[in-house]
Amino acid sequence: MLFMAGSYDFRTIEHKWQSRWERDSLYRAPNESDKPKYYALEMLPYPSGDLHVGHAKNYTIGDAVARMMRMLGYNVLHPMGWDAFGLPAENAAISRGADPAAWTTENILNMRRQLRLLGAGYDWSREIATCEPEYYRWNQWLFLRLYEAGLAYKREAPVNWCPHDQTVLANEQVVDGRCWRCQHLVERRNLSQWFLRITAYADRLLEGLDKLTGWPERTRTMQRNWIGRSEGATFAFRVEGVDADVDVFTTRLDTLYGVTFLAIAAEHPVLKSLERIVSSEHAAQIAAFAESLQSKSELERTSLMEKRGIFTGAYAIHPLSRERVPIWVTSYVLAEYGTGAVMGVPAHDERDFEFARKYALPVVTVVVPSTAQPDGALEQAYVEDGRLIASEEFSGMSSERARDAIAQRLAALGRGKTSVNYKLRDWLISRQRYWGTPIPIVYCGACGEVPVPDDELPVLLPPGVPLRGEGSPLATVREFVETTCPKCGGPARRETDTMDTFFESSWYYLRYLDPHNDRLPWSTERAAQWMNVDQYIGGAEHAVLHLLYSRFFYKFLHDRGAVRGADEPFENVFHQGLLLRDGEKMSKSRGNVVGIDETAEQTGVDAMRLFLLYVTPPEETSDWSEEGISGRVRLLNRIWRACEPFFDAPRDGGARELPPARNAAEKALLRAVHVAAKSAVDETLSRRFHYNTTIAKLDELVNLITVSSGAADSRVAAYAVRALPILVAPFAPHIAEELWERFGHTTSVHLEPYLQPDAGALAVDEITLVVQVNGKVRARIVVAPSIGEEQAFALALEEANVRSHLDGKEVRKRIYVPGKLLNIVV
RNA sequence: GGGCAAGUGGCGGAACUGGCAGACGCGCUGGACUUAGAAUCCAGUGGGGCGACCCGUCAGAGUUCGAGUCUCUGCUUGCCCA
Repeated sequence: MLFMAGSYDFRTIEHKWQSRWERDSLYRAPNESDKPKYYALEMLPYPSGDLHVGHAKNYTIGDAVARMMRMLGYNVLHPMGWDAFGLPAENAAISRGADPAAWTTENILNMRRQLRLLGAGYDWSREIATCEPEYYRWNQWLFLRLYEAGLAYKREAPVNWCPHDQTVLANEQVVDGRCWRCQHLVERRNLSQWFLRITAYADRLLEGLDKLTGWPERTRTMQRNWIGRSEGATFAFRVEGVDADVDVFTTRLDTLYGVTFLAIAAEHPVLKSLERIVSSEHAAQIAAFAESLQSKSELERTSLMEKRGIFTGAYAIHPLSRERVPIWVTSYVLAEYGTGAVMGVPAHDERDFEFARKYALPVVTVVVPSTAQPDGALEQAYVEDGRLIASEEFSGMSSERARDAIAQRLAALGRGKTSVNYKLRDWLISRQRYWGTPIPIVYCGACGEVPVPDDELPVLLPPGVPLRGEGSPLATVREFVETTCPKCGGPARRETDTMDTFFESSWYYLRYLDPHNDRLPWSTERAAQWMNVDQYIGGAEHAVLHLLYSRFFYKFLHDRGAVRGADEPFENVFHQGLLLRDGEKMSKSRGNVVGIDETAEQTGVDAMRLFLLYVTPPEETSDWSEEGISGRVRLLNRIWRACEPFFDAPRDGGARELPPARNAAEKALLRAVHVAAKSAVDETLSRRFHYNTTIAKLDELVNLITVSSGAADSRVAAYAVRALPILVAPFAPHIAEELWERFGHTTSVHLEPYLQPDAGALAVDEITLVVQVNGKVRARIVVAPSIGEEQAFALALEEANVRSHLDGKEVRKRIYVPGKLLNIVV
């Protein structure tokens, strides 16, 4: 094969080293080591079939960090696996008749090949795939531990139900209120579902966030908002004419006397009791109203659609004023939030105000600004705190005091108490799908709900199940459903729901530590050795879901003693930015996907890796660019050519020793080597990972080497060239390894210590001081770094241009910033 | 509607702590080499002015000897929530 003049054979080299690293298991992380441990982790991918350069950005960042830390003397664990259960496999089965297991295995094979093609240094001996019985067995095992602890439970809950396909749909599968597959209107239906009681950990999940200083602030904020803790009070309205209470939660107890209606959800249980007292006309209207809301998603009800409601014909009794308050069923109060009922205070709540206007309900102002006098009718709700009026003996109090006083009064009456409410709801893990972990529960006519004993795990997913996209697939498999009760031996049926795939991914990082353990999901010893994850890298789209679920699992495991130390799994989290092409996300439907295979073939993966790290800081969105990558190809070729003269030369035993600089040019070259090394080390240890600046320093270094290439006898030039493989090793691992070998080394460059930045080499003999007059640069003087203030001003005043700008004016002030500038104010 | 982040040459970006704005790369221009192209190397490249100089980091104000960086107001874009 012919190569263009001045370029190196990246195809052969990259292939050669990928094979050799694998043969030598170069990146295997020993459990026992004298070095400090470092756990580097990227979010495990779903095996969708093909990697593109967008995926590569994530893995390149993680790989650069892992390689840097290895060269900085850490025992680095850098594992990889597959989030292999999930919907796409099932869709392939439905649309093309593919077997989900075979389809997934095939994709894993291809993507594992492509990850190797990236040159990423993973410890493949620890690889996991969540769809394998060896893995999901422990999923079931963990479910049973949660079940024992009362944290997994089954209850009725409204879900998205497609009446045509006879199945539950995930929220993401509901498009504009319709089933994404058959376009039938989706209904909300109450079904019995499995939940995990994450709300039991709400406060700890919230408090833990304060300690996570290695997480992006906006991710922590998002989790705080998601948990949505609010302090207030829960109290009861008695329903007139029935022996029933309606509980209400509010953070604004100070507005209690402003209540003009009681708003309840269309699914509120009290409606059943009301049927007995309201007219049949009202009852029919309520039923029709509830039905009209059935297909509406939460988003539509609370935000998109106009607020609607209907008077039930029933009244509640205000707990303090004893006034009659009409009960309305509304679209904007949701059964699943809080108590499913809110007190309607139009004067002091925007939503209630809007609703009251529409239905001509009275607006009673009970809080006024403490600084201003009340004036006429409100144009909009006054939602701030203030001073109470028209509130019996609470009038005149501040909002803050009134909240306490009213809470005490309600408590004394036995009608309420202070309470805390969360936006966070329990995690629905039931899926009526095939390609997931079977929930290990059996239903027995005599014993009821019975957990499958540990020694009967795993409950295997039966093969060859016909998938038509309708109903619950496992429910159609008689051999699966029909079983015997573990307790009494009588006939029983198995649970046919499978688990949400977020269940598997909530603890996978622990299985890497002990992937072949067949007695436990991991041993406490291994967890103690490796946890927690020092650096976790993945997309911001998981800021709440995956990262919150994992924290929940980890706290539970910590409580059980299964993990020790910190009760947070991820010490540091980094979100990489998107990679776009022509400003758009890469996708098959847009036809703008840049594949790994074609990139490896056309430019090489070292160039691709350098480009991905160089084009923007890693957390920013970046754009794929053919021109951009050709710039990195040029850099690699220039590195190669700089090194070529040293191939097969006698090995310089002292290559690591800092040679003395004979002149300014050599001093500059030496400095450039160490500036690049310092940048790489600093960007890693600061966890800023702005390797774009590090690679720019490498550009500068190579520029200097190119300029000085004539000086063949220079020890400094030889030193600089021999440093190149080490400097670029974390970013362009293949060319680094090849150059290292050609320099006569027989061990891997990736096991070498990184170049230690040397203070002497970084120091400068002279600096340029900027001389300003009135803040404008008028001269630059080259001086020794140690120059004193008086001496600096003396030299500055000798500059003709400085003098001309002073020109007889009076010097009012002199500012001296050592090493930077001096400023003369006249 | 609310919250957060960000706006720097033709383009991606650098300037991390208030101290030379535009490092480095892409693109472009000129030159060397070459039959020619590609590749490579060298030089130039924010705007204006012959020039000393002047202007310049979304817009406007402020703090400061000094602001891309800090404060306030507004605009635009992105993300998250509603």
